[in-house]
Amino acid sequence: MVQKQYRTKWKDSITEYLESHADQCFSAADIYAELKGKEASINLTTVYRNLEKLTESGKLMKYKAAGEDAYRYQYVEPYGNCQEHIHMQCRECGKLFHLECSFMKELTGHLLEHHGFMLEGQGSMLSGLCGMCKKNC
Amino acid sequence: MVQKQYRTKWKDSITEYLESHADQCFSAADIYAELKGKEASINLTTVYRNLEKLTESGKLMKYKAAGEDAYRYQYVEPYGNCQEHIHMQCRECGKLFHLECSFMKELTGHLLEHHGFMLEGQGSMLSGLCGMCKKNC
DNA sequence: TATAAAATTGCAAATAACTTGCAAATGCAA
DNA sequence: TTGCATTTGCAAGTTATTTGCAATTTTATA
Ligand SMILES: [Mn+2]
Ligand SMILES: [Mn+2]
Ligand SMILES: [Zn+2]
Ligand SMILES: [Zn+2]
Repeated sequence: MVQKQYRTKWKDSITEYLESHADQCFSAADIYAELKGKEASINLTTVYRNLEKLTESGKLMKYKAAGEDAYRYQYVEPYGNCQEHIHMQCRECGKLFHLECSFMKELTGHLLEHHGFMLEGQGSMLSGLCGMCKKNC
Repeated sequence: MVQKQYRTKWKDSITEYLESHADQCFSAADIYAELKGKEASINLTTVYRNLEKLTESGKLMKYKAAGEDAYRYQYVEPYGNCQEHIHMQCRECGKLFHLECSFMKELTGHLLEHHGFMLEGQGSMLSGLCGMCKKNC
């Protein structure tokens, strides 16, 4: 059973920070660095535990970039159920993009019909360069 | 500069094992378990070092399954440059499939034209259920 | 508002999967 | 056969993350 969540200073701070930077992704260490300067300093364990809870509750998406060894978290609540589409991640800036368009149906259709493969959003990640980084590279 | 490789007992054993199970992927620990029973017992560090070299030389592909915390290695030499296409991994049996068909062009085309995203094979992994596991599930 | 159960926190210690340093052993080109 | 380059084994180091536990905070309810 999913357990109740209490509202706390740190959960609020973390949520607020990620929500106001919803187009970027951060590691636990990033967030720790950001919030440990505050009046009362946060603890790294607390960062991990809150990120885990916020992920479970669907506010964040947790994923690991190819070649990186730390998880990154991004605020994705407005994108609803991120299980129904797949994602693209920019290997340069790390940003996450949601493949929420009609092409999803073509993709799942092709994979199923020609390869017998039933695509799932969970764990599917495309890597490459986003429009911005493509220009500046 | 890429350095010369000597042929050794352990490199041969690891290659042979992975090549003869080319439709499956294994973790370093799997291979260590498999080969440590042999006459002369292998060392885990040696497993890691050889897997790394075999990957660099293009014989193996190294990837991390969604949700797993250890890398897996699969013999992919016959598939040539696995940078030019993307892969599908079965979340049930772990097998890796190569998306080597004309749909790759449609996929890269769509992503570039409609999302400004330049897809790269390196690090792109689709997750789901393969035909076999779909049936048995 | 007082109370108690449940959730959260901080700190230190534990994990897990690798990686590295170094001296000894092995492979190979000449 | 020799000599240099690569590989190996072992112990120790890293890094990101998790866990145990006692103290603190939150929240529901009396
Ligand atoms: Mn999404
Ligand atoms: Mn391939
Ligand atoms: Zn980018
Ligand atoms: Zn399968």
